[in-house]
Amino acid sequence: MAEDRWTPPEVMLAVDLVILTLRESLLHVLLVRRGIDPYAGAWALPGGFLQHVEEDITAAARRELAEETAMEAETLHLEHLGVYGAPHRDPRGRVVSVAFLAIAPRLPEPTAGTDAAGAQWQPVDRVLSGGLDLAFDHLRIVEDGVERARAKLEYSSLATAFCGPKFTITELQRVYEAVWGIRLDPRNFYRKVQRTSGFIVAAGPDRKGATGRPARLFKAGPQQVLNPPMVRPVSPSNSRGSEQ
Amino acid sequence: MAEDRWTPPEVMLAVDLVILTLRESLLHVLLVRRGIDPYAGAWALPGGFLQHVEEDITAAARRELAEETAMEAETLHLEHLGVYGAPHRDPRGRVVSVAFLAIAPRLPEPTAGTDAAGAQWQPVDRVLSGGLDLAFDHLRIVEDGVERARAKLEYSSLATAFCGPKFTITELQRVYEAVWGIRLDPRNFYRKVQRTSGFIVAAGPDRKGATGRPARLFKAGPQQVLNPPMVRPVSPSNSRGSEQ
DNA sequence: CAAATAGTGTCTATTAGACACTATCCA
DNA sequence: TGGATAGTGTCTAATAGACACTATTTG
Repeated sequence: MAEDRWTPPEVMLAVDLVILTLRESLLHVLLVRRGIDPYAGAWALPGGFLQHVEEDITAAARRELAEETAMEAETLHLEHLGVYGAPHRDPRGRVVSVAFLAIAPRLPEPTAGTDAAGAQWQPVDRVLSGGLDLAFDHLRIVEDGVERARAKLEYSSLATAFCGPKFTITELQRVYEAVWGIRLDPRNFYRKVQRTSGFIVAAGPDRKGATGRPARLFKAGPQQVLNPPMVRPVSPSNSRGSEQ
Repeated sequence: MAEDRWTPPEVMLAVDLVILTLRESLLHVLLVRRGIDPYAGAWALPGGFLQHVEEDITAAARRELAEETAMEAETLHLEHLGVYGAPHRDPRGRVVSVAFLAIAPRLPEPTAGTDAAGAQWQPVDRVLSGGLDLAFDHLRIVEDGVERARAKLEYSSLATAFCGPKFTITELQRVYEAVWGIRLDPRNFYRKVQRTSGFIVAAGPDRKGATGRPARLFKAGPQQVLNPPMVRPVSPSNSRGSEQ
């Protein structure tokens, strides 16, 4: 295949992160304001180039995640999302970006004095409706990340990643409602979640709220694939498939 | 973020294809025998480096697919599978491979005299059980591709991509049985598939077999996302999640 | 006719979804 | 006590899965 003296072209490799969390029962994504060209002043996903030629790609993503969220990245959910490498997506040259989806429980505000200075949580709705201008193809990456999260709530235990280590069933319901953008019946949700074996398991004593009956606490169970799945109420139209 | 004189490291970019098809009711994957080092003599996925620095990644995958299958790649299903870029996966340097999953209807034997000379369909079972030795991390890539196909049969119309443009319901059932490795009740399958709106639509007159009642022909319908999904009979144990 | 494959009917246990109710806290 | 949130019971329509049957071809 390779001719004798031909050598393959080289590209710059970057990682970008779609970090999602819930704030005030709304889905938010972490964005940073770009200080330098290209796209100076626009919003962008946290991310950056590989630091050196031996750095592992997932390690680079974990490094960025830790810098941006100031949390131990080991405890956060992080998964590969896709590759974005159209030839002219970055005017500096051929840059191929490996995108990751990260899910975080509610975090403190982005802390100044770190790489995350200038980072802000933005409501996903506002981003998806075009209310912000995003650098490069980052709008598309956010769209893909959100769609991935929506899909994975159905058949995986991803929702628990939005919660702290212990959570109530109502809190878990809020995750589904925020990510799917719908309301669910709390009574049916309660039983459905408990009957899906391995999804959540009891964890310690009840948590008292300001008012009302104290709620039982749970933690994520051993199953990462839910069977039966949580079903998202049908929307009649068909979505764009995942083909290219 | 970037220091003034620092420039990011560069990597070589490759594409690799997991091309699946059905032969004799068994799932097969297309492999080529490597003629040159590294891993000379081992089996590998079809693929190769980007040809030039401006080549689009998906275009490179389509180019490889056309070379290997000798079919118009536009008619085949092709989707992004994942990125495999561990620092020392390739002894020639830092090679990051973007893997694609392709699904093909039954094809003629790989034709000599093209790039596909030396390419052979191998039963997936044999590959997954370690019966062949695969170069690089290609075994892992095949595993991921097969698992993706298994999962997507449930909630997408991917199964139709294994069939020709027209097919019978029994042929479609064979796809599910081969990919999932189980038997299905033809009577329930028949109704299930027809009641999943937009999955398949009638296409032309019946096809006569050597014996038995002629079967109605169908083609793929407009829905790419199935609702309700085809449910894969539960296996009690949990699979490895998709986390990293 | 028999053999083979295609397609339909029907019963039952399970489930999703609607909704009324009871339980346990605070003030 | 009332207000608020947590958790349970129960009915019904729809569905998955088991399996008996009818339909249409070739030889």
